[in-house]
Amino acid sequence: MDYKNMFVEDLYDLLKSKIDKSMIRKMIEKPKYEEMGDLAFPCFELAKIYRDSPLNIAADLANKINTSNLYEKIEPVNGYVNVFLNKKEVSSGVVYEVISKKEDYGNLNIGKDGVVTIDFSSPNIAKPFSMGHLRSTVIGNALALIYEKCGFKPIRINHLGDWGTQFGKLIVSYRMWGDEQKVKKNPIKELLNLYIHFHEEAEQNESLNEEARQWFKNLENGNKEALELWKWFRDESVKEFSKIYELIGVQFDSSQGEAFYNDKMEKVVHLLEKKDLLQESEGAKVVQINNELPPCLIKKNDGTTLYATRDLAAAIYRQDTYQFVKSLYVVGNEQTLHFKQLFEVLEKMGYEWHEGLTHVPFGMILKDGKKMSTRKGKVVLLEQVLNEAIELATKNVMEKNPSLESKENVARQVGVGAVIFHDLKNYRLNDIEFSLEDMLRFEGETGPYVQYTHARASSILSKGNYQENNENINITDKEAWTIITSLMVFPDVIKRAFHGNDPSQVAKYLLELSKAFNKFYGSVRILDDYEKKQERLSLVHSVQIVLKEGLRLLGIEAPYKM
RNA sequence: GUCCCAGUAGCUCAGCAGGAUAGAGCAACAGCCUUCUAAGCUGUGGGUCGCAGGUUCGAAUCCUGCCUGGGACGCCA
Repeated sequence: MDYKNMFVEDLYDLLKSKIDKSMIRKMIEKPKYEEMGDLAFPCFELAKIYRDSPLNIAADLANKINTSNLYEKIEPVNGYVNVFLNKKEVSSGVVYEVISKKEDYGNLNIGKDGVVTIDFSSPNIAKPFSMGHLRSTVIGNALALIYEKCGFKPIRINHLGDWGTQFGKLIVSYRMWGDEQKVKKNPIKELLNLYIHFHEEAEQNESLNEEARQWFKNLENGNKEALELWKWFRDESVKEFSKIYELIGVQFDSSQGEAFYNDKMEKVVHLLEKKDLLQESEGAKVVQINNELPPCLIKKNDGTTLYATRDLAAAIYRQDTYQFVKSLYVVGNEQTLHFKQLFEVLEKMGYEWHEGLTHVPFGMILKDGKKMSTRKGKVVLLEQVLNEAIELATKNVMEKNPSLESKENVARQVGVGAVIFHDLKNYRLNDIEFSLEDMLRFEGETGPYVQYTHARASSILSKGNYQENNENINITDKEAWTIITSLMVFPDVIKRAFHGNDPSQVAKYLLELSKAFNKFYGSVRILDDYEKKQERLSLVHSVQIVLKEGLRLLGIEAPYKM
């Protein structure tokens, strides 16, 4: 039920000669304060058209709109037409809709089953899973779920960083200082040490970089020793990553990394040549784009490829394989230029589908105001953070709910939920200063707060012998109205999150709904009044459904007890 | 040097396709558990919306310039 649209229709009937429906819809806003009503129509712009004061226009409109059973009250205030919706009518409509649709409430059909590939997470082999990769992982995962809710078919792609010059460096470092036993014992940590050590040495000795380039070239040429080492490093890393994905509940449809495109790059280079796009520049092969963007490097002067080459091959492969209508790249802010170049090159190659390509950038996780650098060993490991979060959640469960069964699982859900929510609640382009303290906060605007609210709602439903019933709902409690209006806009929130590729819209919404519910919970004794109990429980049930579904869209589990 | 992003309460942020009195959380202080989970609720204090112009009936929101922080700028990804 779209109540806003009804208001639009009413206004349109009165204004039709001057202004169209979509314009009216755009003008309608939500009043700033609850006591001003539920919908407001500002008349300032009409003043010019009608050559009358906004106050008069508002008064006139308010007068002429029929106070049908939809509106409780319509009043002109300061040039606005303020509408108070009929609480009984709307409450019963919204609760009915939520309860009958359940987790399908808020589903949209924007995507029409079109495929959207989402490239996210994409950690680098032989490097630890850092907090930076967490951002890409949780944002990408949430977007996949949100797109799915909007009627798309998401294909989750983990574009592993398993190819590139860094392997040359690693091979050189391993051959000079590596110890097989040590690596076997603690692969990621030891490989990271070798990587860091390489950079320390290379600062003194420039020829090491040259040697690393040579070894990468050997790797690309299929040198046996290089390939064996590469495969070993890769396998160990993938094992490590799977543990984390399992812990946070993320799955992929494809984990084909950059190496997968090795045999697909020559074709792309030929294609570029055939289309006469490739130029020689300082010994390298490049595609000139335009005056605003620097040229895109396709091949280095030693003939080896770059990541742009691999990304071109990957984009083409994905279109051939999946026929996507959209393709998202959830990759950090600092790679914006690269994606601009990549998309431009694909456009120059004549691919119509380049329009569906979108870079979804996000801000960095900073440490002391600076970017964290793997090379200097300045990284915070996700696994440690997750473990601490789970540990703290365990402590909390022990204190607050010692009799709870499956404490371990709940602690995992809450700890992980805290970390994911902390990352998703703010706009993705903001840089985040790393703070373990903030991440492990379970009170206030946090994931556990939303989970707790969900657990409260679930608990009261089972205590109150709730009978599912969505007929004749008449909720009159003052504190319930905020909940109703909040439940009502859930589909709009999904739409906004989709259009902005912005999961934080969902996170903020869940906080708003949770606050409204907790306020209600604090002031109304839901189970005490026998007469009103079932309809109040219907409201609680609606909240429980939407909280659970909202958390699900963020990739966060909703325990029934905690 | 060029380009991109950001600057709102002590801290972290919301609000920004212009609209009514600029909002939350944290931290501080004061209350609320013999009663549905206190990971909660209620209240108090706290603001030159970076600075200066401009557009407008109206600017935290749009435009220009400046300041500050961060990032990117061909052989890394």
